[in-house]
Amino acid sequence: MARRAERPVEARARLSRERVVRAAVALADEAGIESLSMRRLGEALGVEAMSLYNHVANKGQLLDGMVDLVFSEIDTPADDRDWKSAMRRRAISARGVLARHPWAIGLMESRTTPGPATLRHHDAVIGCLRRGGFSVAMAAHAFSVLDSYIYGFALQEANLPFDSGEATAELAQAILAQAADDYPYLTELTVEHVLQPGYDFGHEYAFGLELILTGLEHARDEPA
Amino acid sequence: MARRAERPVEARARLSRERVVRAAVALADEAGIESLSMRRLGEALGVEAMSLYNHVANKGQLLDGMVDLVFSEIDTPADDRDWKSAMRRRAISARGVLARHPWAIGLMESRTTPGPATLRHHDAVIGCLRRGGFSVAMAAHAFSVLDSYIYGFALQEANLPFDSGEATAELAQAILAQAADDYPYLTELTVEHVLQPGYDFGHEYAFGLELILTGLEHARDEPA
DNA sequence: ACCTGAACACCGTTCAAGT
DNA sequence: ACCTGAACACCGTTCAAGT
Repeated sequence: MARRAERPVEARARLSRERVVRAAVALADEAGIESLSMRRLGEALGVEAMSLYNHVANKGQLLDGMVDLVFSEIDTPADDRDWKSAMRRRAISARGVLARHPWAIGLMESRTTPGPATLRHHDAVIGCLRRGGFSVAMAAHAFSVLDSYIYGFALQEANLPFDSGEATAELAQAILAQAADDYPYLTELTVEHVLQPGYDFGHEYAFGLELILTGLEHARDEPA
Repeated sequence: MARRAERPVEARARLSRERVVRAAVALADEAGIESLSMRRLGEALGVEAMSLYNHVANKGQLLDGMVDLVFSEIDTPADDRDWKSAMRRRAISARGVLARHPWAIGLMESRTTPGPATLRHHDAVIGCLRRGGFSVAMAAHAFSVLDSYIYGFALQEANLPFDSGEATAELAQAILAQAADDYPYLTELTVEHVLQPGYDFGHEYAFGLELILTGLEHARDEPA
């Protein structure tokens, strides 16, 4: 009893692969992926770092599990919706999930072994398109362009110098003050668009998404 | 004379920030970004790791410089082309550059301080769109959707389990054998499309690119 | 079956000391 | 002005030893 009270809350439950991966995601969300070490993760779980190796083979496998867990949070397209609504819905869901776990997008480049949740998601997307009347080849095209857009937007959003929503005007102004001459078009766009009240980079998402969905609708009906 | 001969070739020239950054890019290209350490980079340059700190403040600044160097390799839109050709050209150029330096796309998530080459490139892109008849707001939309697509496609390409071009049939077959029941649509797409002779994921790039360019052309002429 | 302490070969970075 | 050796506080991972 007294012994148990000395340990962190998380240590009460038994360790498992899932608990390890979940704790790693929580740690990366809070402190950033660069702060995720086996020692720190052990500490967060009330255990020595070496104990983690009973549940994951190595750090690479842990990272694979984290990416797959993030994927599992994205809405899977349902059977009963038309493909366009379903694709819109999962694209919006994906943006939210990747904004909550911005480190995941940077991890995807180095993690080439997709997990079960990732495969399940991909399968559901392709299935939705096939049932929506897309040929195999056209489903592959649609899958490629939609996923590129979703991940690329998330990458740009994670990449913003200011925090996602409203631009911090001081920062932008400071940058621009020294650079207005060198980058006239960037300056124009920043002053007349980005720094306008109510601007949110996230609003750009809908424009591109609808552009792609409309394009796909035409391509489905009139294959090249 | 004898002394000089004992040192690696690269050490002959004087160290500079540019040489350090270039050597870091070369090392990351050859051995992967995870192999890039200050000690290893020093070794490649025939110098102790600590000498590097005379030219870059820390490793983060080195990574910033590497990303900016990669950006400088992408074709900048020229003045004399119509916007559509110019955007097509720089998109194709960007894919090649990011395929040569696949670690760069994963780095972008954590590097939020754009360098001069990055800013110059962005300025040229926006300028090309403005001169091509896009309003400020529409140029921002176009910029966002094109860059999302370019980076997202590069991210997916870096992410492929097989090496970019042709799929290694054995690997794909092995995966599918165990998973055909769980992922029927993914199986169909893989067998009937990906594993067909001559398939190259890179071919998907043109489809999405033309879809987006066509959509932008309409949006420019009939703003919502 | 699970956890740990000590150890190994690495990291990024500092600082005083050399030239 | 530039480079270095030693040192510090970290890493991921192994292995034999504990329960």
